[in-house]
Amino acid sequence: MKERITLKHIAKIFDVSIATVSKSLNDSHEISTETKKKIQAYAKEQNYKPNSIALSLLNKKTKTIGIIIPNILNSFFAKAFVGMEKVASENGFNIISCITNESYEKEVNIMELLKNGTLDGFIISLSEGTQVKQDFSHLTNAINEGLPIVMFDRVTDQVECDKVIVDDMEGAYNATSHLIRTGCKNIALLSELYNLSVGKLRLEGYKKALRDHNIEIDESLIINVNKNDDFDATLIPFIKDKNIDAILSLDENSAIKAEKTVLNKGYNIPEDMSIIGFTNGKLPRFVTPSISTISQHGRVVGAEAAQMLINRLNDDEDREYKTKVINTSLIQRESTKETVSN
Amino acid sequence: MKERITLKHIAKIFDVSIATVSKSLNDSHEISTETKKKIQAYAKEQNYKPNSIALSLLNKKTKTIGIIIPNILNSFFAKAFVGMEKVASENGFNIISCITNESYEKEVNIMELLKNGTLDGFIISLSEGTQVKQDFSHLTNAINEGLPIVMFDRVTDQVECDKVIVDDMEGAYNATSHLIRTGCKNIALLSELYNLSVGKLRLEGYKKALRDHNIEIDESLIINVNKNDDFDATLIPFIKDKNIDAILSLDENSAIKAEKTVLNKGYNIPEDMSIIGFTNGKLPRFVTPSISTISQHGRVVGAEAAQMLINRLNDDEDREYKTKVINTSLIQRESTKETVSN
DNA sequence: TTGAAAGCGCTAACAG
DNA sequence: CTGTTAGCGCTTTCAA
Repeated sequence: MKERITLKHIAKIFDVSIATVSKSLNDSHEISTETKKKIQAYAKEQNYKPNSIALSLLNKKTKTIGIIIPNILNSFFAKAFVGMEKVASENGFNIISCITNESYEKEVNIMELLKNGTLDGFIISLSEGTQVKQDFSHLTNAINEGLPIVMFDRVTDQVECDKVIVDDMEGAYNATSHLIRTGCKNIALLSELYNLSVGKLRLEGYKKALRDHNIEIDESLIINVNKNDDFDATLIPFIKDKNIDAILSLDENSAIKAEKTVLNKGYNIPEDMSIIGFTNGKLPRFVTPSISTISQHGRVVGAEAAQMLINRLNDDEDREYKTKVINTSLIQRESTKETVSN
Repeated sequence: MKERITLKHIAKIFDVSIATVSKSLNDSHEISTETKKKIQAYAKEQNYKPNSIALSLLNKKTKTIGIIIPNILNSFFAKAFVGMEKVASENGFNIISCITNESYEKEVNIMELLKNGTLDGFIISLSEGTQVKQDFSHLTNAINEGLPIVMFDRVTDQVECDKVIVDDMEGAYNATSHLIRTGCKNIALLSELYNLSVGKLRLEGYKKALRDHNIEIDESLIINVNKNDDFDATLIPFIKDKNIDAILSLDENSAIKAEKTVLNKGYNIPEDMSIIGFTNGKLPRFVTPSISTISQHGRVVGAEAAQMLINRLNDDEDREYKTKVINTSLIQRESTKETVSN
């Protein structure tokens, strides 16, 4: 195993000072063309690479951003991650990534750990634990210590920083309106994420759509399920008793599960029951019948978040904090009826 | 924005030397309890954190490993990533991650970029591009420069290093055998990844199972599809002409697509047609009928890979290179028949 | 055109 | 018990 080659090594070879080597490799005009040429040639041949740790120490910049995500198996976050990775890599930034598994403690720990000089800034989507606990001091601390933060998707008003959010309310509003327009009367709302900011916004969008279409809001149609609940057991009674003819699902999984339950009960989709679900992963596309979804454009969200952070890091002046809103798209598939054209 | 606090600051406050502060915070016995106490108290109060960049420079260790993955939207890789993240985090290692998008160039670039002192080692699964090109010098170079590598899943014999692989051959063998035992006669093989090492091993397993059951191998039943091919167009003629009664799909997506095609053609699953697919993501579980899969235990693979790398980094002696094989499991769902019990 | 010296934040060997 | 010094790899004055 070769020793890593340093300026010192090269200096010794040519019997010059380290400074001369440094300047040569940076193509400084202070150095004679001849010296530069031979040193550059040698460095290239030896595959010299400046030690980025030393540079980080010197510049107090690491060109590295921390990405903190609740769960990478969620397709929205996975896509967002891809978007961030792309933008970061295009701008010469590295990514240190971390998965909180929805845990407040893990989120705090990892941020504390990374506030040690390894990073120039953070991109984070809050864990469920944090949104429940409503304690954001680990974030405000980071900002106070000069580490800029960009929050995305799961954000909070209580931290002032750049944000990228999905227009969840619009998404739910459009989906609900579409269901109404296609003739649905009793639209149930199904949610595994009533704990989350995004869950609340989606709920608002649903209610607003009903109101705007003069449909009374029936709170008993709003079904919160826990991840471990027996899905069939909670859902089936509702469908029957309430004469439900459409389901708006606020998360990816419950839409899929709902479809399965509904099919098993012998309903036809979309004739007897329409379904729309949040998050446009592979799942709803490949299921039969395929499920109409609200796309949150994860890649775009991620790319925007990374770009915002990098802009701030590259800028010297303090710019104002911005919140960028990404619009959703309704992707119509087999689980919803066509709008009746008049 | 506060200046980051350093040993120097603290030293000035108490009018002692930097060394004294350093020793105090490391609880050295050289320092009087009194001095230690007051300095420790102050450091804690001020939330002092040692600058890890400085430490990295000093120790020539960064406690950071690079993870290079072809595609995080693939559920096997996502799970492997989760496994690695967990083990790394438990052992106090950070993760710098990178997605190659199956591109050889990106893989080479990112490795060159990261061979600059930021990392202690790599975990990598080869991109498709690399497996096609069969050029591994970026890997051997890294090893020669003292950066250990652990390869997982998509590996090559041409690089000597630690490896974690899935027993792909066994997986395909067991799946094929299961199909045979449940009465299938004409088992088609469907593959989007004939370019990959794992694709080749799975093909071997399929052939071996046929041979062991005295079934003649019909090469025309082996169907290579490209990602952009019209799936129906390639598959449908085969099914009819060849009297196919089972499909073994070497990747997640094509199993799902095959099921859709088959259902559309009016076949009953599993009565007329059995399906088994590689990779046990959410998709095959939630589809109707649910699809039997070969689980590659992504989390385990990832965790093992991380552990191997960390062990090597923590060890001083050079240990031999090992290859760890993770066994697959066949997960039976609705797309396959029960084994006939005699 | 080149080099010496200082410094980024920290530790460790050695003196005092 | 505390401080001085050197050094990790690099850049950047400033002096020669």
